[in-house]
Amino acid sequence: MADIKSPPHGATKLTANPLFLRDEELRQAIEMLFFAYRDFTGVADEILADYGFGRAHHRAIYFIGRHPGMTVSDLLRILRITKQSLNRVLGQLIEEGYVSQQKGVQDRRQRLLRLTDKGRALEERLSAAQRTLIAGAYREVGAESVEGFRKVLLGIMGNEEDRERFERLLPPRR
Amino acid sequence: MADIKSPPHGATKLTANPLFLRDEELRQAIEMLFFAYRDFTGVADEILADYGFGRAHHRAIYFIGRHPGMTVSDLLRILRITKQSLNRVLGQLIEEGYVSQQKGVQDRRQRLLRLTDKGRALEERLSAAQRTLIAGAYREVGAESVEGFRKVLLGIMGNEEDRERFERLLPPRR
DNA sequence: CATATAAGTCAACATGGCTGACATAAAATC
DNA sequence: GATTTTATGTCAGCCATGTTGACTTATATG
Repeated sequence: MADIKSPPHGATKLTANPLFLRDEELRQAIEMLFFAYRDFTGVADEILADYGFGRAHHRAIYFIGRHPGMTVSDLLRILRITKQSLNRVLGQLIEEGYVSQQKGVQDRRQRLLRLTDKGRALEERLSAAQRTLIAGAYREVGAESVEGFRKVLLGIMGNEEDRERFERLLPPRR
Repeated sequence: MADIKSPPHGATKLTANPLFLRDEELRQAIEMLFFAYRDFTGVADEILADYGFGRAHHRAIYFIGRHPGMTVSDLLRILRITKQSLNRVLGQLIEEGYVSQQKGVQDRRQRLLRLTDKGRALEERLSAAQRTLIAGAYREVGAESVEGFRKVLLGIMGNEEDRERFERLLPPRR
């Protein structure tokens, strides 16, 4: 037991095994992502509960708000869920007046999605809660740290297409 | 259409509204968290599917591996789910030999939870996939960025108790 | 005209949250 | 020693949100 847990004696303090440290650092990152994401979604979940909505509704509202006039296929591609799953929540959002549909002009098979005023109000409430949370975190750290945070998140994103959405705001850096 | 999408002409480049930029920065953070977390869990989900397990199993395995000998109550407190929800997955993990239970010594009502060898093997597989993903992201950026990433995630975590788990590895910085 | 595509629908099923009610064993308290 | 509290587990049922598969309708495109 003891011989497994403790690294070889003597050199421990000064030459702490870099492989162990690296591993521990990575494990901490995993755990921090879990807790941070839980709290991040938590602030929105509380609001959604007032409306009888869930996270699925939030995601739809978020992306429609972000890309007004997007098609149903666009939304499916971003969310990576099935049409049937999406239609359950999208149907509710449309019926309850949070999202409007409009036939496409070039392609009239498409239904272009937009938030109504009511939808925008909800989106703003949800987004404000999450932005406040993140703004608080950003405020406590320097601009460097914020940039580091962004870079690491970009690195975690596997999909090149997703990544491209974010390369715009900040300078290319190459 | 066009007048909605484009910001007012002329002054955009040089005097870009700092409030708008801040807002856009925060909105991007929200979106990046969504995509990064989706991919982060995605690499584990693929493995879990091989075992017929879901994310709930993963979380239990993860925290039991991280805190061997923890009690059921401890786990409930970390996961913030109900006993009934936990027992559904924990029961499977125990029955299929991934987790062992052992009566507490001081308090024999407690069931101390540990991964079996089989459980540790699965934990290692899952963790390795996620660590690889994060290691890749860490490798592309500097140590500064990693530190910034950690700081921002800590700032997002509301709960002081959760936060304390992470203040150990890195220097206090005050 | 034939085929492909965008969207929607119905039905059935799985996972993993939840509530509420209750049981058992062991610890803690009066 | 009797009572109460705590740690754990269990049964039953509900809800949200994901899945697959089959099929329809309208429209675009070759």
